[in-house]
Amino acid sequence: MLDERKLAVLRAVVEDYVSTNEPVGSKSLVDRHNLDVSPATIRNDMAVLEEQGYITQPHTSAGRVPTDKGYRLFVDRLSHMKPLSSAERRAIQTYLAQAYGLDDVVMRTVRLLAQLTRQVAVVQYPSLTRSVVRHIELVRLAPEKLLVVVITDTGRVEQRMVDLPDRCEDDDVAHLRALLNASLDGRRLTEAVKIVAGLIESVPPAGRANAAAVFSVIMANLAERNEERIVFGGTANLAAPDFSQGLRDVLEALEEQVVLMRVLGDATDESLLSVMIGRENPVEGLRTTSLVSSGYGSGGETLAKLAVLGPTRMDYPGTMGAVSAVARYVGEILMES
Amino acid sequence: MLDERKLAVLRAVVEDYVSTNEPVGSKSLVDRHNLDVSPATIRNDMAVLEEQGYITQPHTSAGRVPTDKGYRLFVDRLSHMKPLSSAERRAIQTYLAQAYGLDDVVMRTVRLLAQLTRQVAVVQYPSLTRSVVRHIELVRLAPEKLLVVVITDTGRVEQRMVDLPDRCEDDDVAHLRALLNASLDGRRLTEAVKIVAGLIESVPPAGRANAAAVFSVIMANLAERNEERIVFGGTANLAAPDFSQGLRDVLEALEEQVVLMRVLGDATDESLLSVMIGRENPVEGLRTTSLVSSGYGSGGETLAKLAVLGPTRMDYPGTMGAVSAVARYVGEILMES
DNA sequence: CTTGGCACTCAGGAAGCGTGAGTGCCAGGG
DNA sequence: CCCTGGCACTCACGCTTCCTGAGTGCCAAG
Repeated sequence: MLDERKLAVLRAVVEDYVSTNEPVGSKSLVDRHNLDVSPATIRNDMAVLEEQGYITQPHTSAGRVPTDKGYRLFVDRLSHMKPLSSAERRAIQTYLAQAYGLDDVVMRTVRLLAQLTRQVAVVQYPSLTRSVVRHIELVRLAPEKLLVVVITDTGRVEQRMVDLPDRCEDDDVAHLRALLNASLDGRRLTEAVKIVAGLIESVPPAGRANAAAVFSVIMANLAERNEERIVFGGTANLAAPDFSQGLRDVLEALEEQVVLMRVLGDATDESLLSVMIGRENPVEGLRTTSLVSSGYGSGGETLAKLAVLGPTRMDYPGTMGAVSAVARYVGEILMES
Repeated sequence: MLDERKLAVLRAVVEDYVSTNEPVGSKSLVDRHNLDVSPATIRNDMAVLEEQGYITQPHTSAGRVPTDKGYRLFVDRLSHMKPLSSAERRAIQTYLAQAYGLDDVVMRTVRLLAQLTRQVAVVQYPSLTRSVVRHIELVRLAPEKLLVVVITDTGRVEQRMVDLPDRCEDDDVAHLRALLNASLDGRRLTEAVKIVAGLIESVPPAGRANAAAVFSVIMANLAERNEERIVFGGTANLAAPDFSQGLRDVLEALEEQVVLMRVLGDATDESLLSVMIGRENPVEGLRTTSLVSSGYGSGGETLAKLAVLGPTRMDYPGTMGAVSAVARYVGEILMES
């Protein structure tokens, strides 16, 4: 249906439009790319491409602009991820390697992505669901108050206060701690939650009320609110002069964790790179933007996702390269720590 | 120098300009406020106010707009903090009370401030410097790897990985833990850092290399990077149609932690409310904005600051009321937990 | 000191115009 | 059959021009 040259024309239109941000006409196309045909020929091709919905003209007698469908074809068949330069790779590695603690890793990742792509970066905290318990710590802050700290293999540390029904002594706490660690160490959180449920049996009756309080906190909070946190940055890049339209909607969507979750969730959940273009996006306010996302994680597992958000008119190959590289390095870092 | 009526005029100009975002003229002034004089009289007053630098006209034959100096006078002498309605107060309290953990308190505070004021909210994490150590936990993750967790009275939990020079056993860790807690519990972090420095003496020579590694982490990371974290939100409110100018600068400043720190630091460091208007701001990109900030903390102590950032043309009384109320409630919540 | 009157200024919108980039179509040529 | 050059056509954008009205400063009288 679309011969070689028409595809080349589409590719050229996308590339030119992305770099100039102006509708591209037949003449400038033949000039800038070495298509060995005349503008008139290109015009015919463009007419076909328009008929099929890949490009459109903002008004009669203006050049053409890619549609979402056009970008989609471009991404799927006409472009390849552009790998980062080795200098960039090294910079990423060293910058991430300096991080201490999960918070810092996530923060640095956001900055990195935002700077590399000059767009908005979105990073989800590693999911607790798939993490493995490394240690559980109970700290007695007061006779009736404990702090529960759960440390996972991805370096994530979750903490919750628990108000106890009864007073407790250090000894009680030590026993409970030992019990928890013996039972849960090395287990996935998903499993751990189930195990905890059955654990109350092994607690001497005297301490059951307190233990129950602790257990319920572990189960409820850790299991349920698990992949909630999302961090973003680079919003200054949204203030590019062309993009003022709809900026408010985009910022609103970004600040709404729930919305972001939904968007990331809709992105195909393989660990592969995924691109969501314009109106493909489920969220109203993001209909003028594209999202390039990827899972990341240590080993074979996808722990969470990260993404870059920008105008549909973005440099897809470059962005994809950056997202994919960063995702890989973050995974590596998490594995080490 | 400025008689009663001129001050009233200035107040009226500020109020009208804030609510309409348009230069205000003499006629509309007499209409909207019941000044019992003619427009001509007001014009004379305005001429004086302009001569003194309190208001200015964007161009000949336009109304007047307050200058930074005008806002300053307004804030200092012509307006009073507008207290929140009791419904709002209750809403704040219940919303904050639902928070668990420091992260959540901070996050909720940001949202609250942003929504109440319809502007950008900035909240600094409680300073570690003034916090008191509640507990130190060492977790042995591997023979040569420890996790150090420091829990402070404000609920802040700091964690760092430590790579040890030598292998260690659970017993060694237990000893070290006991030593640290015995020496540091209840101390301020500032003191604690000094105490740790002298503590190496009390460690048996065999374990000194490891202990030194742990101590240096505690000292270096906790003492130095103490008030670093700042969170903000409500950036969508910046996208108000009038404010597009300079938006990029503002977003950039917000994303630069260091810059934010500096701004908050320059705000007078009493626990009182402080207002920084337009060009008073030390940061270049924030010269078109005002910052209403307040310290917050539990007991008499200021642990950190929070603030609201908006266009100089903001509702100062309302913003001040919101900031001050939120600061108080956050302090209370922190004290409880 | 206040007031009404009056001449003046000037931003911003409406209207008109010209230009040029870009198009669609067509007829002729490889 | 596809490519090409030619040609008439369209229309956004930038320019100028004009007009209007809100708002001013000044002055002389109350």
